[in-house]
Amino acid sequence: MLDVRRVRSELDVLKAGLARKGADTAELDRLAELDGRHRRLAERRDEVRAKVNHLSKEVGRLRREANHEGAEARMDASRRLGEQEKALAAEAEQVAAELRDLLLRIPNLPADDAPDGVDEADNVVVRVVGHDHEAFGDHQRVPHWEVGGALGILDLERGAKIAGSMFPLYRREGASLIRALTAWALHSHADAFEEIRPPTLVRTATITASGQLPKFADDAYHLERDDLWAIPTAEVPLTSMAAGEILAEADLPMRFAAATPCYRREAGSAGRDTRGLLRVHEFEKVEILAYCTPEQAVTVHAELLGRAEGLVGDLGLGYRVLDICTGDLGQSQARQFDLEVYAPGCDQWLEVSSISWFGDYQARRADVRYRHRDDAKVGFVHTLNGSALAWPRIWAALVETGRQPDGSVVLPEVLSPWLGGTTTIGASPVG
RNA sequence: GGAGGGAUGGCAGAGCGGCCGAAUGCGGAGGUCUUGAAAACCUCUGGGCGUGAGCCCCGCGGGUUCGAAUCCCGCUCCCUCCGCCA
Repeated sequence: MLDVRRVRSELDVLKAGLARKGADTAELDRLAELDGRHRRLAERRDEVRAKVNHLSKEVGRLRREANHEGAEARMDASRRLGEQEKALAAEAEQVAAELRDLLLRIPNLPADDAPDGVDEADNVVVRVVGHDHEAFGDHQRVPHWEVGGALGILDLERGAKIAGSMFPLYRREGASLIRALTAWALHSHADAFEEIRPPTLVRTATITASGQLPKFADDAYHLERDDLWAIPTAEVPLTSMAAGEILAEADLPMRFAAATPCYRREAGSAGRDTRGLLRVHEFEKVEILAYCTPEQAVTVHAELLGRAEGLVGDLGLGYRVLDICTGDLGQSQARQFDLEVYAPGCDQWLEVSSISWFGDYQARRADVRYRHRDDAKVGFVHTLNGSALAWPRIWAALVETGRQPDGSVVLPEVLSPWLGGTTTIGASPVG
C-alpha cells in the first residue's frame, strides 16, 4: 500500500502516477479526506485521553495521601471525560477502518521508467532471443495437446473427470518432465537462493499482504470451513516470511526459491485459452523472490530477470522479453518484465515468467522492514519476485518444439540427469 | 478431537490494579584506562502516530475500572499428556 502521508504532501504526484496506470484518481481525494478526518478525530481523542490519564494519576496520588474527597472529585471528572473519549474513539476507529480498507485497494505507483500505455498491446518488446520463425518444420506445427495425447503423456480427459476442465493430468514421461524441471530449476538457483517449501494454504492476512486480497478475492480458491486460501503463487507465502520483522541491512538482499503448486480460479477468463495447458487452474511453478534495500532493487530486478532468461535459454527455447506498460501492470507492481516462449505447435508466444518489482508496496502491507547499517533507522524493504519458471507452458513449448518427424519428442539435454538419462519420449527404433 | 500449562524488550527473566514503556542479567553501541587487546568502570541501547503538548503498543481483539502488563471473556500461537493419523 501507499504511504498515507504522501497524500498530504504530494497528492498531485500520486494522482499523476495512478493516472499512468489508468486507475481512478478520485480515490486519492477520498483517501485525503478520510486521512484528514481521522487525524482530527485522533487528535481530539488523544487530548481527552491525556486528561483522563492525568486525572487517574492524581487519584492514585491522592489516595496514597488519604485525601478521599479529592480522589472522589477526580474520579467523577474522569468518568465524565471517559464518556467523551469512548465516543471519539469509536468514531476515529470507524474512519480508520474505512481508511485501511481504501488504502488496501489503491494500486501501487508505476516506476518512472515503466513504459506508458493502456493495455497489453502497448507492452514493449525489449529483445527477442533465439527465435527464428522460419526454422520450424511441419512436424513441429502440432499443438501439444495432440502430441501429448498421442504419446500418452497428457490425459486432459481424465484430469477433467477427476477435478474438472483445466485441471491437467500428466502421465509417465509427461509427469516425470514436470518433476525434472522443478528439480533442475531449484538446483540452478541453489547457488544464491535458499530453497523453501512453504505452506500452500494460507491465512487471509498472508494473501492480503502480497496484494491479491481484498480486491481480487474472486481469483483465488478459498476453503471456507477453515478460512484458508490456496496460493496462486509462491510469492504469497514467501512475501510474508519476514512479515512483522525488522531485518539487518547486512542480510540484504535475502533470496528465496520455492517450488509449489499454484491455484487460480481464472474467473473472468472463461472461454479463453481453454485448449491444452495454456490456462489451467492448478499448475506447478518455481518462484524466486528477494527482499532488498531500495538502492539494491534495480540490480536485483535485473538479476531475477537474468535467472529466468538463463533457464529458458538453457532449455533451448526461443523467447522474448516484454517491458510491461503502465496500463498492463498489476495492482502491486511498479515495474514488470514478462518472458514469453514461442510454441510452434499452437503458434503462440506463451507467458512463462513475470519478473516484478514492487517497491515498498508489499513490504508495507506485510510490515517487512530493515535497519540501516549507518544510522540504525528503520525503513521498509523492497520486494521483487519472478517465476523461474511456470511449467505447463514450458511443457507445451518443449513438447511442440521437440517433436520429431516420427512423432517422438526430444527434450533438452540439460534435463537428462533429471530424467534418468533419457531425453526422448516415444522413440521408435531409429531406422 | 479431549485435558492441562504458557506467551513481557535482540535473548533470558521479574513485575501487590496506580509511583511500569516496564527491574535485573546477558548480548549490542560508544567512552575511560591500555603500545594494542582483555578485564574493570561509565553512558547509551524497542516500535509506531502526531508540527507539538501528547497518544498508542507487555501475543491479538473485546470487556470491567477514575486507572489494566496485572482482573474477566474470545481468538491465535507454543509446550506437555491422551486419542487419531501420512
